[in-house]
Amino acid sequence: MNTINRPSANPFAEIGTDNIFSFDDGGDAWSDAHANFLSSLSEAETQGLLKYSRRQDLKPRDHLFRAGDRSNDVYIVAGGCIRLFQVSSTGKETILWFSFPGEIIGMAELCRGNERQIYAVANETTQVYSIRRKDFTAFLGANPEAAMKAISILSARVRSLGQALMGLANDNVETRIARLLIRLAAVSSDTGCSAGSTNGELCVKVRLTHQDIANLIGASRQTVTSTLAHLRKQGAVRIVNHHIHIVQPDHLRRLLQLSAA
Amino acid sequence: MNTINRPSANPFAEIGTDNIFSFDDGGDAWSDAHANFLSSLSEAETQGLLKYSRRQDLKPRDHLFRAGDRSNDVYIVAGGCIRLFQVSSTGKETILWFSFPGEIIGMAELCRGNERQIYAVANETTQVYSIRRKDFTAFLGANPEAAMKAISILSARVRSLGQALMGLANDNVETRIARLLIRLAAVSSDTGCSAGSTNGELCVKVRLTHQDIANLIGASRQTVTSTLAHLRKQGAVRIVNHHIHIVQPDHLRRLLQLSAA
DNA sequence: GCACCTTTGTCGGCAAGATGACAATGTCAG
DNA sequence: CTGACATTGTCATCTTGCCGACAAAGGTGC
Repeated sequence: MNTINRPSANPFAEIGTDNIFSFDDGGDAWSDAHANFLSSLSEAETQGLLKYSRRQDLKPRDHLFRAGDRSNDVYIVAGGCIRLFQVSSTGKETILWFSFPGEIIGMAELCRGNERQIYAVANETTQVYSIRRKDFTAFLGANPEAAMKAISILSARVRSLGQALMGLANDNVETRIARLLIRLAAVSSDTGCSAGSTNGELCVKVRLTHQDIANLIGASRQTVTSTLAHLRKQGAVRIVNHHIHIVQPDHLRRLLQLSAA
Repeated sequence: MNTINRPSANPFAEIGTDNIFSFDDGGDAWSDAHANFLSSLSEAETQGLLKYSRRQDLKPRDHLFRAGDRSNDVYIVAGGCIRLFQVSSTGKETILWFSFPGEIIGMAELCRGNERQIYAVANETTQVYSIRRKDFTAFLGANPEAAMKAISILSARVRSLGQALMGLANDNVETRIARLLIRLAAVSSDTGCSAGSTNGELCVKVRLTHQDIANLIGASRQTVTSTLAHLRKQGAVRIVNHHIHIVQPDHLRRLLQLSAA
């Protein structure tokens, strides 16, 4: 599926790694939903997409698009991290997921030819390549393999959201946090962390405030703070340079086993 | 998008109506997610699919497939109603959605080439047409328009689940029930109900126990019973022949306006 | 008609977590 | 360095909705 060694002239060359891991924590759809769209394409297909793309650099908190926008581009993340979220009428954010290098975003609004339903904001310094809607649909039409890949990624997101729904309905906050950290560690860690990734310690390489976590799992900020403190006292996680390390992955996995979803 | 009048020799002829309504209650993704896959295809495309299909009749509670199954068919609902749900390790069901005539199901497991992740059970007497995975993927490869339609439907389901997630995180039970009823009335009502659909009364033509509703919105059975009783006392809904009628749609819509998502 | 099982209705007790308020600490621009 | 702002930590209070239990209907098969 990957293992394609692209020439360095390829602007996507830095996106070589594939977000599919041997330890996928129960075969859930989370990893699949973050499948690397680009690395799954052949060299010819990649070139076909390439010639229409325009690069875009984003500083942290820059908006890629907002709900209500009419820009119907499709984006591919080249570096950094994009946060996708919805906002309720009372102003509460619900973060749907983060998109990492190689992932494709904006497909959902493709066919509706309509307003964006969600917000996409750079979570850190981020580079994306944007492709116009008509170019992208033409590309899919001409490349059935790529279209199937797109269907595959959307399917995985459907499954992933379904599981999130089940977790929200059945699990308590501690379990939801445990699942989130395990999953984020899986999709965000491929280079590893400078600080000791010695023993089986996992690194969650995403800038996350407690409020962010609350918006991800549907809880209040205070509950997240105290639950995280609890996990810290138990030695399950620790804070390293402003991000979370999972000291005892098995401790968190045990929570998932015990609880519902 | 529809208005295609098929010859009666066409076994799908009964699926003529399109589940897209003028009143789509806030332009949400729910209606799109239930888009009629068949009626969006051209006559030639429909024939292309047809020749591979096999008919299957289901009695209420018959399983179409279960989590863990390896049967990788794709199904198109011809009549009746299929309930799609997940089961947690503690046995709690979470109903994801219902599929009505014309809708396509089983796409999510297409590309993974893998086990079913969810359960599909007939909610009433139901007829489906099944298409083998390789035939369906071949069909999509040969019909870019159909592939785009598939992408469109999956996109709508992603948005729909995202909204469900937001509702579960932000709304109380009464609001979640209100939203559910409004949406089910929209996707399930095209023939109308025998009993008086006189004034703007809407009919929810789905067999639903309180437990089902609880599984749909992530609440307990008891809470659903009492909340529904409350709505009944207010005159917002009433029970007609074992199914729910929305007497005052505006009453429910007001709840949605007031609350969060 | 009768027995059985499913569904609905109702209640009190209880726990998880939301809310609001505030202090301490960290971060960053100027 | 310093002030403004964002983030974390902690607490007491209050509400929602879950749980367990049980009774009353309703539906179905024999």
